[in-house]
Amino acid sequence: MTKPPVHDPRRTLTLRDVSEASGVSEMTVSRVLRNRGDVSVATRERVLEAARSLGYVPNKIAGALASQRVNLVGVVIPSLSNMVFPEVLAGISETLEDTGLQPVVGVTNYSPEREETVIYEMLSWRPSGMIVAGLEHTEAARAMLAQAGIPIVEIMDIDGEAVDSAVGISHRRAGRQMAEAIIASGYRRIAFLGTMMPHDHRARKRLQGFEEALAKAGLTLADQEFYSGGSALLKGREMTEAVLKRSPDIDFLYYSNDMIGAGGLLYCLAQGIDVPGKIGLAGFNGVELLDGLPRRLATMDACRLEIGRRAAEIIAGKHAGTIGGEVIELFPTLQAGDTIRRA
Amino acid sequence: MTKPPVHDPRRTLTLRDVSEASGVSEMTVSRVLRNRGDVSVATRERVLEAARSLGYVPNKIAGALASQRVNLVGVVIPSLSNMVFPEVLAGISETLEDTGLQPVVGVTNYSPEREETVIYEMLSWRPSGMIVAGLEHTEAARAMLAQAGIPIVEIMDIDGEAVDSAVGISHRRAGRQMAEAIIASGYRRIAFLGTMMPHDHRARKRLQGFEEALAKAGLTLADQEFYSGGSALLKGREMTEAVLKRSPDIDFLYYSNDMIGAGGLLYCLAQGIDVPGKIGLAGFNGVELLDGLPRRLATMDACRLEIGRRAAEIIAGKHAGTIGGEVIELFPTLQAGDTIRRA
DNA sequence: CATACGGCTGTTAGCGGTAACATAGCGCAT
DNA sequence: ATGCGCTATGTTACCGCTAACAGCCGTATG
Repeated sequence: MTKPPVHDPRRTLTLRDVSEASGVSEMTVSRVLRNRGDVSVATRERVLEAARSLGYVPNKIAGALASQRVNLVGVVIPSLSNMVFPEVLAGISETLEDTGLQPVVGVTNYSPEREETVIYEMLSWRPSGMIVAGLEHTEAARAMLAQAGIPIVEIMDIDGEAVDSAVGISHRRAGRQMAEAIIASGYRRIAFLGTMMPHDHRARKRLQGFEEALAKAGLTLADQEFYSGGSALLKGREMTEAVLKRSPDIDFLYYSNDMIGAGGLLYCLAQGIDVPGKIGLAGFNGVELLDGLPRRLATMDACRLEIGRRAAEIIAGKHAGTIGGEVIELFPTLQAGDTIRRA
Repeated sequence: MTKPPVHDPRRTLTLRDVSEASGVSEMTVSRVLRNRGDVSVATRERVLEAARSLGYVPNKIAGALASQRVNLVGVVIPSLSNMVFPEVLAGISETLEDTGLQPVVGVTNYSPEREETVIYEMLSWRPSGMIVAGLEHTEAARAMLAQAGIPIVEIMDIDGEAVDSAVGISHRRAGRQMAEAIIASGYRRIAFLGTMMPHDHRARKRLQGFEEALAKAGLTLADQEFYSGGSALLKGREMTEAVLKRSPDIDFLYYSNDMIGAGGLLYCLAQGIDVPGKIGLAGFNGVELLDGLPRRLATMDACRLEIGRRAAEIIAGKHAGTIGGEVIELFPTLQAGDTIRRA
């Protein structure tokens, strides 16, 4: 019923306004609003009422400066548009939720320079921790992270040297594993289709591992095709067509991600090609999308949710006793789906 | 060659450290690092060199408190997992890039309470502006936004009352428009398939507009089906099967988003159903994914990139002369694709 | 009755920068 | 020589909040 005593909107509200409105010191107001220290019930009520009716929103900038504590965790990822990082983020948010920590996302578009800038900007807010995708950074970025004096977790990949902690899978091993499964199923003329991204180190490492395993079996890639930009599903379709026209004797297509793999699968089905009889297919990531396809594409899930969770746990200090520097390797499972012949 | 004089890593670096290392006052260092005010070239060089070799990263918390200026823009969206918001974000980032402003994303999962919390948290960092998806918020959230004294832009939707500015499309009109096109093509037994999300107000408004237009033509929805959770593509497939089994005489399926529409399309094609002859299909959003499908699903693009750009322009103050309170309506275009009969 | 103690509240001194103003040196017209 | 205007730099006073400590009061204790 009482009209809220809207304050002069020109001036920004401070603790002092609340303190005056409730007749106690600023310090007591601060204590009430942070639930810290002893305050009598009566005072607490009065302060909360005053704060609410004024519409007071605390100034975390001042608070952070005074307390030298910031409840922010920087998360630096290359992209938001491919379903993999949103899921990592979900794992992070979920785990951070009940720690009072809040993730702040920065996107680099796979550019090392952009990454350096984003990291610099984030560190300038003095976050409580940083989660950064990948192990490859500019020298300056590594130095900044190392000097920051906060927990750093590099995620997704463990094939390399971490600044501090790392949580991820071995992409090299993942590529190797997939190659072994393919070879075991009897395929021999194998092609690779991927993105043209010199900075997608994880895709590169998968391909490396893949080729290593082929070599061990006395094989080499029969063909390869790369793309950049555009609708991944469409590109998968187009690249598949191009490769099959160019190398009609191909019997397996290994895609660097599920989306282009799905495009390829749709193409093959539309062409009436016998999958997995005449041609086998496999992707990477284990995205949910695949469940809706007419046939289940072989893939390997990248433990995205789990990576996010573990990284967040490290930042939140849930691994008590350790002092950073831990490397957690996760192991993706191969889902054979319906696009690889049963061995 | 010179080993970088790594500072005592226990203490955090401040302007004073740089000032001592370069023999000038803190103020001069501050000026150099912000490129503000006149500093001689020699001094600037010396300061930059000192800052670099120390690995100094400015403390924006202190800077923001002192200058009462924060280069952050809060962006509050319901989800990251459906491709639509990442694209809005892309538009925002792109436009903000050369303004010195930086977007900070918060996700609400379509929960009004969560949204309120996220808005509160963001405002407590005193951002320069806020971009919030949708027009429906808790009363407290609206009040906070209104009192914040910064530009607020509500995006995606304009069917309702904005706190300050708004950029979006009329979802009611979009639904109406699609219904009209469907009716004009001769379809009469029309079903709706959508998500079970009481808080997805935009989907609700589209359905409202859709039904209005049906009513005007003397029609009503012949059937409807809702889902929640899981792979949208798969759900689209399953719901389509369910609806077609239940109501075999249906001749059009209107989906609340492209992903379930794509699932439906794949199902129909797999069943050998004549699309768009026997059954027509349409979705909503105009996502890139559709380009890779065997047939192009009819849809309406939601102007996502443009919405992000315009919202960012308002925040960045590029609409000089106006003092907030502007509402920008964008007009989505209907892309008939190959799943509606040519009238 | 003095003493100790715990609950509650207030005071003081920064946190690390920046705005605003003050100052020092210099070239140059008068 | 004088004084003006300009550039380059320094000084002072906060920004809004919190850590640390100090004080007050009532009650339990010896």
